Amino acid sequence: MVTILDVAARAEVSTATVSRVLSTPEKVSEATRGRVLKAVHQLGYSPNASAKSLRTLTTRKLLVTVPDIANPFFSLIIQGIEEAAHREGYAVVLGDTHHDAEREERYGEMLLRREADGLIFLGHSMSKSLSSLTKKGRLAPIVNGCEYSPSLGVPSAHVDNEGAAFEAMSHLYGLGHRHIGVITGPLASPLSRDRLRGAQKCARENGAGRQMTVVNGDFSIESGIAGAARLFAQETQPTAVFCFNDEMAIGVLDYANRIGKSVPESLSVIGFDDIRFARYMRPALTTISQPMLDIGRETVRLLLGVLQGSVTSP
Amino acid sequence: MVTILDVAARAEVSTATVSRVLSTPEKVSEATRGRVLKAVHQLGYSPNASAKSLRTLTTRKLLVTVPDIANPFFSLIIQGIEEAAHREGYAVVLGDTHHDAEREERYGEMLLRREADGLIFLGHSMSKSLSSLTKKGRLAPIVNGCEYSPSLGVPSAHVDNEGAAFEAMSHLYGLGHRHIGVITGPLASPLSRDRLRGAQKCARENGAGRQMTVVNGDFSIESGIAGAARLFAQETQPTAVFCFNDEMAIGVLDYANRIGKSVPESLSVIGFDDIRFARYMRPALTTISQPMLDIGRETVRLLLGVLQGSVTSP
DNA sequence: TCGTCCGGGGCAAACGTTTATACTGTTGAA
DNA sequence: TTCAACAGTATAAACGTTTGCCCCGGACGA
Repeated sequence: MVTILDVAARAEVSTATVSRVLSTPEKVSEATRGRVLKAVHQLGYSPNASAKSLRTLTTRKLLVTVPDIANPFFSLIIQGIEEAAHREGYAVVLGDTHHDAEREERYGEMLLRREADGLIFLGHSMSKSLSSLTKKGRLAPIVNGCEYSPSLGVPSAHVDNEGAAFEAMSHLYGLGHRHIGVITGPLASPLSRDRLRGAQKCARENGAGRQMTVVNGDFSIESGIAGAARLFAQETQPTAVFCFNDEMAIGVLDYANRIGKSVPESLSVIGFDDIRFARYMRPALTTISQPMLDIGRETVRLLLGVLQGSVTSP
Repeated sequence: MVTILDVAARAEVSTATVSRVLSTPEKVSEATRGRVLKAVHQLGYSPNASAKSLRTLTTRKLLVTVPDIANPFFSLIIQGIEEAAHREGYAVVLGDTHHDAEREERYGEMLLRREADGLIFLGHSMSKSLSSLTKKGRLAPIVNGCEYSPSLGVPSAHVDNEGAAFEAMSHLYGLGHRHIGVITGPLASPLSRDRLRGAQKCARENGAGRQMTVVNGDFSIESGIAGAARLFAQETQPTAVFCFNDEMAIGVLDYANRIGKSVPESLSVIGFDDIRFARYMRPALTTISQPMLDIGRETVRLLLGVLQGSVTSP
């Protein structure tokens, strides 16, 4: 391996000068700079990242954990994160937690070992081992995306879930519906609870609190199908269904199709997220759009803000 | 920051012993081991990754570059990669190249700087700066996924694209079709060329080489729509369309629906990949299934094989 | 009694950078 | 002529690990 020493020897300068040429070129005279650069190219030198990290205590890497990489909602957020991080000269280390506490732990430890400068976690649960970091007075280099749990004490980028759910329901009441079914996500997440609160509030304001039926889902297509089955098994069937994400809505469309219910004639369905495939369903899915790329970019902005001290409160 | 020195001091041993307790515990007596472990927990010590990397010349990270993270095909492969890597104790650094040479370059340099132990690239183009590595006698720690360019000299995990395309076309001819439209991916990629070769071969063997029409796509839904528009603008319209991926097939379904062509009655459509949403389209999409997770896992297996010397030829 | 072997553990040298500090020679002002 | 200021560069000390080598003391066989 060719090191800074080899370059220094060939250019007949000290390693300090080589280092300066590479990081603060303006502090080196033109002539020397030329010689060093020439040596760098001739030898094909590239600085060793670990040595640099060790010296500077910085890695230029951001750790991102997500419950499910293959979910099109998350993958767009990741894309936004990657884009923003790359623009700022950071690389992204990606971890899939599968909602598994042990995996969260393993990835959390990476931060402790300083394998990354900060952590962005998507979803609502965070590695326990990091609580030691967040307890300190200053903000830890950790931010949350999509959800918001005030108790964690970390900044977060997310939409107004309660307001959005309120709007979705308003839309349905506006169409004249009275009996509305709601398929939620796991209620362990604040996100689902916020949306449920918004939906309930809207139902009450429309005087239809009793006619709203809530069933639980887990954001998968299959749970959308199962939810639809339960909703339509009731004595008074809902004429509209609000799903907390698009995949469950796709499941509802699928089930409706199978039992011969036509959408939108005899059933309205509204989803959440606006994933790319939503508009190519037949019928095209009505949905609440979330700016996934922007959420991703914003988490990066927040995290870098924490790192350089310009963001100081959750 | 608490270092190995602090632990050594507290446990009243040398740093060498602490290091051994953490990496080769069996070489340390039970009593000493206990004392060290106790000190580790009391101080909340976790070893600094950069220092370790510097010393061992190893990072336990795998760099993965992909043309489009948000593409459900790639995101499943990434999930397979992450799963396999995590199981082997490696973390994944993810880069989105957007098919952009400069980004490929930037990520390629990470390997040169030793920010990762190896590279998995999905797609067909590889950073130029890495050619210096692949030219050497031994195999570079680089593997390819999904495609295969013999000229690159790197191992690759991919399906038999030519054979699969042949099968897809066979299926259509079996249904009685004679005029078949084909929407390809960018012909710059060997993958597209392989599939095209398979399709052409099948057409010839069925004596329908002249009735097969080929138009170019870029794997996006929009290019599927555009391709369909061109195919159906011809004097003799195809009665079946074979798309080189599912998203373009979804575009064809969309276009057919808009011009009032019913599928599958008056048009057959077949896609490629079997992404999760394919089966929820109406009508459900017929498609060639690819084992995305397995392709991802296999790239990891190959790469680790190269790293430990058990894989020695592309 | 002596020599040999071995388990357990310490010493210290790397690994490849960055950067505070010190040094040198030149320039310009007094 | 003297000296301060400054630009440009070198010296060397970190950064936190791992690991080859050596040393010590006890066990064991001859």
